[in-house]
Amino acid sequence: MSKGEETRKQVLEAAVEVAASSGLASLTIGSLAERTGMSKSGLFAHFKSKETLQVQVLEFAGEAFIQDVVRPAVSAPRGEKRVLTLFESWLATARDGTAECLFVSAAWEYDDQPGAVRDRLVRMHLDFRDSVAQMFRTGIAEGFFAADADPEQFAHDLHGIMLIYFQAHRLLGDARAEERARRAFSRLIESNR
Amino acid sequence: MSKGEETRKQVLEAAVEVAASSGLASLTIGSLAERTGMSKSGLFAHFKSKETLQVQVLEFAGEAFIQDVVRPAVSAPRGEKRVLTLFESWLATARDGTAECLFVSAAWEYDDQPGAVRDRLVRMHLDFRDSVAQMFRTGIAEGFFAADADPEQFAHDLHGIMLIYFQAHRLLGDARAEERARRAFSRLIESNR
DNA sequence: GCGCACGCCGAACGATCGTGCTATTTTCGT
DNA sequence: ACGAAAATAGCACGATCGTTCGGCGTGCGC
Repeated sequence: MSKGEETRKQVLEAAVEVAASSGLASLTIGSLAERTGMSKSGLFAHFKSKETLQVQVLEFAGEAFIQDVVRPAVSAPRGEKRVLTLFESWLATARDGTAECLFVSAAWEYDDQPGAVRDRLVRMHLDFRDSVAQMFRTGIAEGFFAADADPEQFAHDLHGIMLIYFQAHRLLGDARAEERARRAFSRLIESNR
Repeated sequence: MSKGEETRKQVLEAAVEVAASSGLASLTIGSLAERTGMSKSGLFAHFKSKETLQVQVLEFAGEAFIQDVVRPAVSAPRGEKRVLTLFESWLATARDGTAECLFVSAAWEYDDQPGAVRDRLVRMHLDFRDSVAQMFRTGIAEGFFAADADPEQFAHDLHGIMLIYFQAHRLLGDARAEERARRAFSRLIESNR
């Protein structure tokens, strides 16, 4: 890996942390430069614009999210076990990770602001939703879930469970958030069996 | 109503709109002044600081949210009808309104940023959650829902349904979002009956 | 090991940020 | 109607924003 590529990744790593707690829009070149010990212009040279930086941060976090959430699931046995693994790894990532935090906050920061960042964000959400639906669909084919269950609806509902868990956990500091998430998930699985 | 109070409300009205689409943190005195036809300093004088402005925006939107969502519910018959009315008015507000949009985005903007804004936001969320739980609890007492159903869990789950509806509707532009929300709600009610 | 591209820096730019001051105008109780 | 009080404007401040440019040093292909 060339020198430039290496520092670029270091910058993105720091940027994901900052963006996860302060929001993607409030990423500033200056604070990011200070945090990484670089000069503003030196850092800026790696990304031609702030928007490019934001998109790259999104992609960087996206890869981490796939590693942490999707990969454990797809390497689990097809069917119910896979969906359960998805839920558990997603929950763990939402509890401790930074990537999920970034996506969730960015989703509402950019839901009304057209541009490259929003476009990228929408595509990632749609891709992930399709992945979840596909895992569930496989579960139907294997006979774990009801034949007339709706995979898109399942992906939708599961995402809702994660969103409210995330809010209860991060904003409200609700100690019972995880318990509630598990209960909601159990009922979702049950009603699709 | 005194002159000052009147312009203050006009400013807050504009501020809610801006904050709903750009986020509460990116509210700027300058753009707000231009939007309302005032001078920066003239506008600023109404709020001693930007943080005060943000808190007041939050409270202003909170009153609107209560008017649009909670009030229709509490004026509906106790029990299942009330919970259903809550869902419908909440859904309508989430679809078209600005207040809900503000709360949702603010929830993630400030989930990691201590201060008066976050404190106020947390309190509003807790208050609302309690209101929802109480409506459900009344429904239990009236025999509409299962005696062993969990009101807090219901409020939690319902909020999750709204969050994912909001994301599907605003970010993804999913035309079937509302249909999915209704289906999820029906199943939530069913499993608590 | 030479040469050049690339990484990085310092300085500067116009703009805008939040927030003070000081006037000036407008409102409002008496 | 007058005077106090409130509302608003004008101006300026230091800071920080994203971005550009010219130069310096160093890593990397030949």
